[in-house]
Amino acid sequence: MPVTLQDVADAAGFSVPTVSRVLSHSTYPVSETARLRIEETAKQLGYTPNLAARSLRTERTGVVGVLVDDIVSPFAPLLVRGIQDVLTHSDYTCLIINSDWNPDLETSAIHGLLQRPVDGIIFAEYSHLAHNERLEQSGKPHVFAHRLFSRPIANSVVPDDFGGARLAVQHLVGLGHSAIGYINGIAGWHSAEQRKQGFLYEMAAQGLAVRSEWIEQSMDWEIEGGYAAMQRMLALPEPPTALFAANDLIALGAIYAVQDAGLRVPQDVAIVGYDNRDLARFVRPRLTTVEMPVYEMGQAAAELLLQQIHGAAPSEESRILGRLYVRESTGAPVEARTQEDRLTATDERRRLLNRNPES
Amino acid sequence: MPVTLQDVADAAGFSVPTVSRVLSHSTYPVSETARLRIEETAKQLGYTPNLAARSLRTERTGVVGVLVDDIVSPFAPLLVRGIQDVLTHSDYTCLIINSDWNPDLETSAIHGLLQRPVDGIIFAEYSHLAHNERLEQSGKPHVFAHRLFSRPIANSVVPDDFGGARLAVQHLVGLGHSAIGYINGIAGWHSAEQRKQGFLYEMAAQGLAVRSEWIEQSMDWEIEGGYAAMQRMLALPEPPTALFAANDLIALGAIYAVQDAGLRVPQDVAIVGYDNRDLARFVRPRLTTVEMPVYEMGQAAAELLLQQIHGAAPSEESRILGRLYVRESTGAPVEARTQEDRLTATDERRRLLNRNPES
DNA sequence: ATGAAAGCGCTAACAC
DNA sequence: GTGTTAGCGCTTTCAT
Repeated sequence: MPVTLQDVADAAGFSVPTVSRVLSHSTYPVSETARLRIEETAKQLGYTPNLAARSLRTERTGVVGVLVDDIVSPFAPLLVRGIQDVLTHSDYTCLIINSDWNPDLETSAIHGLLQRPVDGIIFAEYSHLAHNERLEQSGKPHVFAHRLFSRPIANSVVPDDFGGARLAVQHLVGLGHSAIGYINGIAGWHSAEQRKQGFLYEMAAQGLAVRSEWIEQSMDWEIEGGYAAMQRMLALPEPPTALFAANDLIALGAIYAVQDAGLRVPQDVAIVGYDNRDLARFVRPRLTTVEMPVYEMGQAAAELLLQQIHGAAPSEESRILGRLYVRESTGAPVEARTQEDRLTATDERRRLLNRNPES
Repeated sequence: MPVTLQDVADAAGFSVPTVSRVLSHSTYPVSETARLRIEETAKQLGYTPNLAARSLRTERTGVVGVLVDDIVSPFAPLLVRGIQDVLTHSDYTCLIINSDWNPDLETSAIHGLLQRPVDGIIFAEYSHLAHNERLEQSGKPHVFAHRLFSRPIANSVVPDDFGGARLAVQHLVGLGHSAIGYINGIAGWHSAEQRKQGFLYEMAAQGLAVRSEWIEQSMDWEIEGGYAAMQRMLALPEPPTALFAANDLIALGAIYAVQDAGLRVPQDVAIVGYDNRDLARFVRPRLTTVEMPVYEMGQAAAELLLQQIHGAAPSEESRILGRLYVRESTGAPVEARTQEDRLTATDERRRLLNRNPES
């Protein structure tokens, strides 16, 4: 049987409200003697508050709903982790729901979250419903992370794909390249367009010509599409000496195409990807890439939500720029892991595991 | 202002309890007229139950706590997804907490979960505390998934590493190999030992000799360790023609060592890994590997927990065997993705995304 | 500074 | 089959 306030009150010789005032960290004035006695006995009895009862009174639950496409998808875990790390600091926990890229599921998930005792909702999905009636009626604080809209939306956090693409070009130019090609992702996708625009913008800013045949279109976001697109580019009389690809898998496909043509990466073609997925550190050559800053986006979204919960006015869309990770595919020495690779918080955490082989 | 049972009762002309009986899907008898009227008005008013209030009465919350090492670690997301898919069917959601491989954090997470309104806890961590006083006192249902203990433990789900290793050997033998080497993971790790035992057992069962110099020890679970170990093996006067590695990264390191020695995988050395991490599908050659069946383990753990919640007796430890995924590193044709690769539920879900470029 | 009283929204026990 | 009554554990008036 769990210990209640009543139990503590009886044992300490005070009334329930007084005990509550002490144990709920209320700002209400309580005598020092009482406070000490009560804290002492609460500890001794092993009191833990019943959060359901507290929620019923306060209409706060300390729980935030997080809607992801699929926790298994490449970006979701790190995004969630960013959210958690911020929320934990404020004593919130989060309920994670998958919408599986399915609008119907998403709608029912929203309704579920609205009735469930959550103080706010974070939409950590790539696409879908920009608008939901019940959600807006409910007045529940909510923010959007990673969701791409055609135009800026309040309380949302998005990646700066335009700026990221510029970083990639700057890096290649810094290495001395001027003949730089680009393989885009699926046409019409917001991130594909943004990255392409960033590429074109920075090429112009660097005073470099962009030949139309150096811009290719991949049929997908996968290795296969990148492979085929790079094959076409290599068949040109004068292929570029460097390539920026719209994501890591396309870049990897391009690398394979270069290798199959009997050429080498980075010596014959230097290649930069986008996203900094895990595989970038495992393939050969290790892939230079622009990070999709999901962790930071999660943090930003959580902070935004906390502000909303505390009654702040809706804020502007915030864009977050990822960093460039320089690795072998653009000529970093084989032995050198980038410093960032070493210092990832997650890597550090995992490393700890090596000291704890078995319980 | 949310709609309460009282509101519905007033509007429908019934008492609160009657309305409750209808709307909480109680088995209590209610007249058909009343039921219809009440359901109608509830819908019209947009009634949604206050779960905090309900929990306070029923001492059930519909929430399960899931403790993971780190949601960002390789196996956690799929394990969590397995848990979610089962729990969702029974109208449970789950609260996910990271322990960061830190026993102190884990302890405080457990305490947090115990006071929080959760109906049960799933420990989805690799290692740590087998035992926690407060947890056992609390009597809260809990099960262990993926946690490796030196001996079988009730209500736990573990991977069948021994059996998985046998699958790897059987596959290589089936391809005609008899000179088969093994590179183990860090000595002393439960999974390393199990996989080694499975390897030795199956080699013996197949009547094959195991030369001691064909068994190597990697210094870590990473590419670097696998690379170094394979280099040593390749320096032997008579290296094996096939290799089983204790995990995918070690296998990948071994592949790189073979390639750097001017040999080819799978023609000169066929290689099988373990875990079936994402990278197995992206590297060249694609990696044949034994799956770590985390999704199924998550499902099993969730089912176990539901049984516990419904008062079932503690059950035996259950071992789950992963499947073998045959890919290029043991000779599958380059163009063939294995059928399983195509049919992964997650892949299917992700594929849907391609039809939903932007909202 | 402390206690008495009230009530959050819901369900379970008991009457009729 | 329905309504009345009570109470889950907590916080918040409002007295004192």
